[in-house]
Amino acid sequence: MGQDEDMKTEECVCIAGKLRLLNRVVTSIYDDALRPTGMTICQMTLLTVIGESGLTTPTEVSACLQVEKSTLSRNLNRLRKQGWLEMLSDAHGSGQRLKLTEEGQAMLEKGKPHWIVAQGKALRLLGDRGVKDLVALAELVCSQQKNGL
Amino acid sequence: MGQDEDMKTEECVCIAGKLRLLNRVVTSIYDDALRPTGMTICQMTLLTVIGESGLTTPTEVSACLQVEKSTLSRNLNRLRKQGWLEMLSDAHGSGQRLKLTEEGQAMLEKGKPHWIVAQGKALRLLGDRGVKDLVALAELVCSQQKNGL
DNA sequence: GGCATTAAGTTGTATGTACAACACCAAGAA
DNA sequence: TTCTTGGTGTTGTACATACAACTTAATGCC
Repeated sequence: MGQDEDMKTEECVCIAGKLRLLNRVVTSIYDDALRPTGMTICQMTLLTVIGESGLTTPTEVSACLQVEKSTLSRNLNRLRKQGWLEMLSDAHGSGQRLKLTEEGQAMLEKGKPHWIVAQGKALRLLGDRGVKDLVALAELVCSQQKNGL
Repeated sequence: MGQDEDMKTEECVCIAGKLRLLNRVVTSIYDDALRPTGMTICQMTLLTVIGESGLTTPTEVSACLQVEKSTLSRNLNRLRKQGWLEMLSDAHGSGQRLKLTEEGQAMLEKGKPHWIVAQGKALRLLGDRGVKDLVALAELVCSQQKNGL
């Protein structure tokens, strides 16, 4: 009786639609905050991942961020053109090593306070709980992708 | 002691980074499923919103989906070029009315079974709970945007 | 009426995204 | 050794996205 029919969300609401909406709103918070630095949140994320790893390969970054290799190729080239990134290749093409330049490191430092502002806004918008849910979801997805589900 | 220091998520994890990752993964699930139809999930979402409203304006759609007006302008034009959408303007430019064509309605019908497959995959990936959290978050964001926060 | 302001849409430019097709290389198989 | 195959990166094309600048229409003030 009245036992929690629990409004089957799958019937009504498009998961992708809602996620894409959230993505637009939140991305714009970060891009707005970072605009004075000349960086986008996409670029700062790349710099952060590469910086934390010391030396990485495009393939590793691609797996970590779940970005298509051709997308990544172009995004990395933009960073290189800005002078934020070095691409050390053994031969031409295959087996590249990615490494931040001094300028790249500096950009990360320059961006940090703006990022903190954006992170605070996002946190207030989504709520502590919402953010925790979101991060958990992302971790879940990453681990499942690694196991090839 | 050991009382739930609760790992302040804001210190470590970039909300935008995780959200963008989720967005890439989930969007590709829907786009893959819809590929045989020649529609993207973005386009299907637009058709759905316009279809449900009967007659709408770009401004209303823009507010509903939180899409920038110039983005929307181009997305709508693509739908029009496919013959899925009519744009009835009182004069030229301002005050357009959006209405699905017969073909647009047909595309929605054609897409539905593929959408259901994608929705099922997304549901399995994110879990019942995750989806509920996500939808709640999107509703929250929409309502806050309406109140101009 | 004439002018300023604002709202609505479009266009130029740039970035982010992915699929398909290609080039290139390394490692095995014959 | 030669051929094949799989992995890695780039390029062509197309779509999604947003900011800045512009055009046009509507509204209101004088």
